[in-house]
Order: sequence, then C-alpha cells, then structure tokens
Amino acid sequence: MSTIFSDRGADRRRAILDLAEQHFARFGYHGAALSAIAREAGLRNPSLLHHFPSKSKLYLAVLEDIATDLEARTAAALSGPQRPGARLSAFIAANVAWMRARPHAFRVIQRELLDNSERVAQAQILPLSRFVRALEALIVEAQHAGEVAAGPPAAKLSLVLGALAYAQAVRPTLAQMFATALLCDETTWMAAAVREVEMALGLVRRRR
Amino acid sequence: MSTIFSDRGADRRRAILDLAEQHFARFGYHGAALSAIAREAGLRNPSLLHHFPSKSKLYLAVLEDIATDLEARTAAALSGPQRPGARLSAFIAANVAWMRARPHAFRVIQRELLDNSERVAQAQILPLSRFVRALEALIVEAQHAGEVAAGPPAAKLSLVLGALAYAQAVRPTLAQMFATALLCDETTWMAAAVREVEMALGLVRRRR
DNA sequence: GTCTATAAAATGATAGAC
DNA sequence: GTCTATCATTTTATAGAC
Repeated sequence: MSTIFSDRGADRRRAILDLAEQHFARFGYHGAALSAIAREAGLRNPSLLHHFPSKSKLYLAVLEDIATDLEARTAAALSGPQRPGARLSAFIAANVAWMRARPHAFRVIQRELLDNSERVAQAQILPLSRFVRALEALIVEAQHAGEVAAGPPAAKLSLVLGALAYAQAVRPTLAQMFATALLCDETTWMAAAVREVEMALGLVRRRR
Repeated sequence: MSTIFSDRGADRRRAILDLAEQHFARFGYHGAALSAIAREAGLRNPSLLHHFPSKSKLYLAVLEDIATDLEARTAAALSGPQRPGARLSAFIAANVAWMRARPHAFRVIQRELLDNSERVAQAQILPLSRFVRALEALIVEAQHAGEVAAGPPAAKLSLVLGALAYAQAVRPTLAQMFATALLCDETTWMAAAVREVEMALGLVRRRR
C-alpha cells in the first residue's frame, strides 16, 4: 500500500502515461510498442503491464487523461468573460493554447478521430463530448446575442475545430511549401488562423 | 511481356492498389497487413510481393495514385469558369466531390498528414504539392479581383482545407452527438460546410 | 505469376521467482 | 513492483519449385 502524499506508484503511473502519449502520438496505436515505452520509463515489458494490464487499457487511460485535461482547460477559460462573443473567443484561445501546450495529446486526439470515430461518436470518452457540447452552446449563445452570424451551429462548430486543428497539424507542411514569414513563427501563424476563424464567425470585422 | 491493351498484369496491380488503399485507410500503415490485402485479392502473401516488392513501396504507390487523382479531378474543374471567384468555388466543389467519391483515399491522405508530415512537407508526393499550390494561386487571384477578403493566403488556404476535411471526417461523430436533420444527410451536411467556408472567404454574402 | 515452405524478427501477454 | 524466462502469434520478406 502507498500513502496519498508523494506516492511513488502514482508517479510511475504518471510517467508511463506521458511516455505512452508520446508514442501513440508519433506512431499511432498499432505502431507504438509497449517494450519501447517500458524501456524509456526504465522498466521491462512485464513491469509496465503490471501498472496497465493491457495495451488497449493503457491507450484508453491516455485518452481519458487527455480529454479530461482539454475539457478542464477550456472550461476554465469561461470563468472570466461575460459577453457571449468574448466567451467564445476565450474558448477558442484556450483551445489553441492547449494544442500548443500539449502537441502530443493533440495528435493523439486527431488520430483517434480517424482510427476510431465510432468510439468518439459513442462518446465513450465523456470529457471530449462535453468539450464539443460546450463549444456548441457558446456558438448558439453568441448567435442569440447577435455577435455571430446566423447559420447551423453544428456547421460552424465543425469549421472552428477543423480550421484550428488543421492549422496546427499542417504547419510544418505548409512551411515547407511556402516559405513565408507568417509560417516561420508558430505563435504568429496560429494567431492568423484564429483571426480567420473569428472573421468566419463574424466575431471580428472584415478588412476592406 | 504483356501487351498494352487489356493487360491482365495491370488489372491485378490495379486491384491490389484499390484493396491496399482500403486497408491503409481503415487500419493505418502499421495496422494494415499484407496478408489480409493479398487474401482479399485472391492471392498469397508472396504473390502480392511479386507485384509490389515491399510494404513501403506498396504504400507509396497508393499515395502517388491518390495524389495524382486528386490533382487531376480538381484541375479539371478549372477548365470551365472564368471569373476568379467562380474558379475558386469550382475547385472547392471538386475537392468535396472527390472526398465523397473516394472516402478511403481521403482517409489515407488525412492519416499521412499525421503519420508522416515530413514526407508530405518534402513534397515527395509531387501531385499533392501541386494541388495545394493551385488552391493558393486561386485564392490570390480572387483576392486581386476583390472577390475574396484580404489577409494571408496561406491562412485562408489552411482554413478551407481544414474546415472541409474536418467536416467530412467528423460527420459520424457529430451525427451521434447532435441528432439534427442537417447531419443525417451527407450531401446537405457537406453543402452547409462549403457554404460556411465560402462565407468565411467572403465569396457569398452573409445572412443578416 | 503463383504457389509452398520457411526464415527472422517483433509483439502483446503470462508464469513465477525475488 | 520488478525482474527473467518464455509463449503464442503475427508480420514482412525470401528461396525455390512449378
């Protein structure tokens, strides 16, 4: 048994989760190898399987961990602003900040969308579902306040998430193709992406 | 040796390519198994490797095949319209039509973006690079004609591709979360996505 | 071109000592 | 909790007969 404070077992669990997240992000579910994750954690294969009884359980734990964090970080951003438009902007900013703070986690989620849309669809990862619903509520709210253009909320939600995710994921590729100053700096690039999204929503005025 | 007309060898090659595309789309590079592809083609493992000497070569062939098709289909859409805005719309429509006509191919490309952004970035798949450059040229062209709002073309390009790809990829997930009529029918849904994108570009007037 | 047989390596997982 | 040893399976790829 271990105490609650400074729990070595929990620390190791945490370390394995972080390493697993990295490997699943880089190689995908099938491409990631338990032995490699274990080795980097300073363990052998069976020791890792002592903490997480199977590869799929480990993967699900990583997914839960990521989704919970994403939901918490974006929900926290809503505590400040009051006006619907500002709340929506804050949510978007928090989403982008999260993508940049945890690039591996972001990549795992993107993969999951392709690998296992059924699992996401059935919302077996509840926090992720709550994240999406929160964004939809914000869009509807801002539309009622006249701060976002009319139109189906689901379509707008898809545009927001798609444009932001793509901007983040595809930056290295575009940087190679177009050597513009915009793409050189990640901060500037993602700010431009956010600006385009907010213009699309009608949150900011269009340049003439 | 085989003749150019009605070449049985080429037919088999084609069949393998199509099946491989399906498997890579569903399971990813690591998840796809040569034996499974061979079996569905009515062959054994070594016979498949007679046509494509290794798994990675087969994968590259699939990628080349996909990228070439995408470039051809979107480039063909430009032969009709003259005005920059109409040309951009035609390109977008062709892109969406292609995604729906070849869902497996679309999924392979999305995976490739995550798995191997280096390969895409280095434009080892030349047709894909030409596709992206064509879209950028159209955006610049439409901006000069005053039909698309000002702003960095790369950012607008990323928004267009990201929003459309996401709409297509994530539809099953959103359909599960929000049971709206919009999401029930793929045609209606993708039309809504296109409309949002064109509104974002300024190609169509915003509803008030 | 297709097959059988087989190699060579890696993987996820279990048994059981300490 | 971590280890060694091992299993069972799967995977890509080769050798060589037909």
